[in-house]
Amino acid sequence: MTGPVLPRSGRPVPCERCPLRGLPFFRDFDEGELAFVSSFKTGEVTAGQGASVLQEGTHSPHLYTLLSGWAFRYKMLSDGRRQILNYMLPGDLIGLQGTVTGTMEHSVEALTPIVLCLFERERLAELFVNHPGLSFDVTWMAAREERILDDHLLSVGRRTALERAAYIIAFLHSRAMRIGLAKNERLFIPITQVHVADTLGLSTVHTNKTLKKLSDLALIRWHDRSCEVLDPAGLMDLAGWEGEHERKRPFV
Amino acid sequence: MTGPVLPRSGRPVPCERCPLRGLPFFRDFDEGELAFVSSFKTGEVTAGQGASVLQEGTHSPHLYTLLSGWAFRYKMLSDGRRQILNYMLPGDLIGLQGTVTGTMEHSVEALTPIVLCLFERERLAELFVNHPGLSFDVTWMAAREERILDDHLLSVGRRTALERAAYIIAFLHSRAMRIGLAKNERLFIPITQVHVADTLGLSTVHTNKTLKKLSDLALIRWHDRSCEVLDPAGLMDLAGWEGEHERKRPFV
DNA sequence: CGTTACGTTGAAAGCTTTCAAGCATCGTGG
DNA sequence: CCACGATGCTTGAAAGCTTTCAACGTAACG
Repeated sequence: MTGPVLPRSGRPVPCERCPLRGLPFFRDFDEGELAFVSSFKTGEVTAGQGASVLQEGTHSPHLYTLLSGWAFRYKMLSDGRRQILNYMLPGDLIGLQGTVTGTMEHSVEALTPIVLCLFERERLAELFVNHPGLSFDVTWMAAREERILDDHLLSVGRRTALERAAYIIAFLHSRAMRIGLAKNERLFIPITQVHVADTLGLSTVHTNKTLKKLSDLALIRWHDRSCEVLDPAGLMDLAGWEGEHERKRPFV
Repeated sequence: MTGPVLPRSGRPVPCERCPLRGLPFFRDFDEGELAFVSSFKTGEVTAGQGASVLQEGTHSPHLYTLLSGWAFRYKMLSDGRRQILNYMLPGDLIGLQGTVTGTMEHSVEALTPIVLCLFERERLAELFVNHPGLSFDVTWMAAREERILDDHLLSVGRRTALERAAYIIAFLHSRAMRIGLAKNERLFIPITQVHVADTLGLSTVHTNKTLKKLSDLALIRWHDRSCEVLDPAGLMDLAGWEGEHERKRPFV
């Protein structure tokens, strides 16, 4: 059983001119690595807002990298209860777990229109054999995801509703800022309150009341389908979250 | 700031005769790999029950593999609230995250007396350069941890208290059985109710009442400092958990 | 203009935590 | 040998947090 089929994008961006490569915290590739990644990338696909990119239980022959837009991954229980596990922003690797397990154990959905770089999973072995630097990068990214999940688990398990809400918004703000997603200094996170609820393990009703408190504290402002962050430091403070101590990161 | 210093074990087990290597689901090494791992391992350390192995915020120059015993890793909020993130059983890699971040972002504590194989983190680069197979294994293990965390997050976020309790016990049972930890067919998981509470994100009082329900359902029996699993299938069923679809796994 | 998706509210019901004790076991020092 | 403190497990009851139920408002869309 294979997952959703997504439309190919017209003219893919060549890796040499990847817009992400210029960002300050991505590490530089040497020529061999760049050449390999270039040939590893077999195309681009797009998905509209709300489109399903990968589906739990299916097998996908591809590995993706998010080139632009926002997405999230989640798992569901048989009766429909949903837990959002993490969010994906440009530069993030999508679908690595599938290489390990065979079938996907979670689903991925687009939060905005997105563009994905497409890689053939089969050639991942080649990457490990010929490019230790890139192999390490892949491991690095897996370990980073693990660290993020640790934080989320701490949050859902031990923080109060208000702290959790502050945490997740501060977290998304921090990630988005790092890759320069703020348009003219204001950042709008493209999520609905249902997403927040399913991330925090709360009901939508209670999430709504909790977010209202954050608004009353002038930490955020809620717009239609998006959250504007007014006071990131205040959110971190309320959540008791130190932020990510992340250094120069790799990407594929 | 470095972490705890643990006593060295008298006579380390040579990797060639590692007792774990024989277990059915660990993959075989080729000669080169075995030789490398052998030289990569610089010793063994032990820790008693309740001893701290790694500490959040410190920097450890080592990478470990758990040779025997049980351990768990956790994070704490500044006011002492603790969240257990996952458990470690023989064969598990400990401390990989530190390689990526520099400092540990979580702590590790022994649940029983344990023995750890010691590796020099510095030589990990060598592993990536010369042993693509082992590099892939490391990535595999990171991805596996990620998958487990996904499951835990789903559990803490969206399952009821009773389902959560059933899930975590079924999960630990499944992992322990796979590596043959059941003494004469009965498995005793060496945890206290406080551990269960801190894993599930519940108070100890409520955890106690929830575990009592599982006992009343004849799914488990609680002993002093340990949980005996009576009906693993019943637990999985109650939790709505499919179990791990894990195939032959690597180890370092 | 009806429908759908998203956000908002109030109130009751229900689940969890907190508070307060109490019991048993175990290792230690007197 | 026994008292005592520490650890771990139990319980009952009140307080508090969250969910559920039920509506309602608005904006976007076909």
